[in-house]
Amino acid sequence: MRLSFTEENYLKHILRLSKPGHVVTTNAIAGCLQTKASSVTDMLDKLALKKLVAYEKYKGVSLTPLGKKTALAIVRKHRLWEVFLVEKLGFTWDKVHDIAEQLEHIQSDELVDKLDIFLGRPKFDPHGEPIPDASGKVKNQKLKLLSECLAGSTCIISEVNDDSAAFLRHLDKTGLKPGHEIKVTEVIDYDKSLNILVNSKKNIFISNAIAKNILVTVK
Amino acid sequence: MRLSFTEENYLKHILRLSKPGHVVTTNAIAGCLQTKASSVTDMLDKLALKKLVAYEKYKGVSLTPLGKKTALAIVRKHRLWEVFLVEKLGFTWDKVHDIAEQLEHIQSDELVDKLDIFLGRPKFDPHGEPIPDASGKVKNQKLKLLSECLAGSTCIISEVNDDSAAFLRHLDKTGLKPGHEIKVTEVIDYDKSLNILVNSKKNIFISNAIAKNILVTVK
DNA sequence: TAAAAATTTTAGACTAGTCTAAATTTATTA
DNA sequence: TAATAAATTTAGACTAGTCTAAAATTTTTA
Repeated sequence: MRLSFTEENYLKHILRLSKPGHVVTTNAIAGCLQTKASSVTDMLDKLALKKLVAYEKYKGVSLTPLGKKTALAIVRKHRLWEVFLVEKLGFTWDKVHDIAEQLEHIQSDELVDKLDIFLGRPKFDPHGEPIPDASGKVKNQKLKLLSECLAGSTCIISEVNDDSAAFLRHLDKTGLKPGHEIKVTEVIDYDKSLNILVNSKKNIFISNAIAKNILVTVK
Repeated sequence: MRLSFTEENYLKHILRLSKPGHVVTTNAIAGCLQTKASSVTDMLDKLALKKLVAYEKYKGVSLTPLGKKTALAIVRKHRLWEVFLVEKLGFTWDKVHDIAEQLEHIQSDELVDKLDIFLGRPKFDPHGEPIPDASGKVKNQKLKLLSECLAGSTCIISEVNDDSAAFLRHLDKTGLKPGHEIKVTEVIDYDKSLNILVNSKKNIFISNAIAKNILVTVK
């Protein structure tokens, strides 16, 4: 089934907003797609007609198996292109998102296969997020929010929850990157901000707002 | 100036149809864009408003310097991506056109620069066509149609005038590729078909229709 | 050079995707 | 649980790009 650029974007964002046992709301989609709720309603009708989502008026929406497969294929392309941009072209990991947003819509199964092989079948993208395989399977890491780690615990930065250029730039400036080790030295009770030790040498302070967008694997 | 996918395609095709001292006709554009003349008229009005083309009703259209620069940037991207697809991903040269048609519209100057460097700043694409440099300059080869070569002359296949998958596949099957040497052994007067000797070893026969789509450099 | 043919443009309509404003439904709370 | 607030949908309109059919212009040809 050939989908438009826009339809693909809706599916991708619905997948991103999906949580097991929950439906996705119209407003949530409107929020992350920077559009109006009424536009979302229109598109959900269309996607439901194509059997890509299960949509019940006023209740919410969820992906059908077909919709999920389609969305995962887009995520796969997005993350493979990010690897290409960073590993092959020398982009820094905070600058690839917008370009990958465009590249993910290029239509060619053969291209995706060959790109995957060229890159050495990577399992994670430069932000630490797992790359779905050709059949849509995703490696399931047990990830935790940095904001939920207790004082004294040690962990590795794995991925981020906010892909905005602003957030990624901020992280880069602060010196935080996927793969870095973090030891939580103190949790400030009042505002849940953190003092952390990065790679056993740099001591920095981060707000709860930042910590809530950083996903880690506990050692 | 941000242009739509469609506007970029119009510019690219107008460039391809442009010949020094001639304007491009509405029908010619409609023909190669697979659209109707009335749609072309509408778009020409729009491109003229943006100062990308000089358009006179009923007369024809030509690119302004700005329009030409924009079109050359698209051609540059198209041909760089074709090099990538063939050299890095292992596509055969007859299969890359459709994918490059999509990739050429990805918006990012930094991406084009980095891709150019990654590929070693190639001067020609896999079909032998010159790649405009970042400022829009194109290497000017003196090219000639194979159909215009006289019996006894020798030349090198440089590029093709028809990028359709069908034509490229046919060439590949016949064993004709950019870079191959051709000696015209005989020109059949009746239908202008040719007997040619490829790389001093293989004797083949080609119709005038084919020869008119092959561009060569004379030795 | 006037009539016929071909080309091009205009007029009006259609689809995809979006919007605002109003109406409807669901959730909250007093 | 009835009133209010929040979320969602509907109705109608707008833009980009396309189309068909008719009108206008240019080119060809007899």
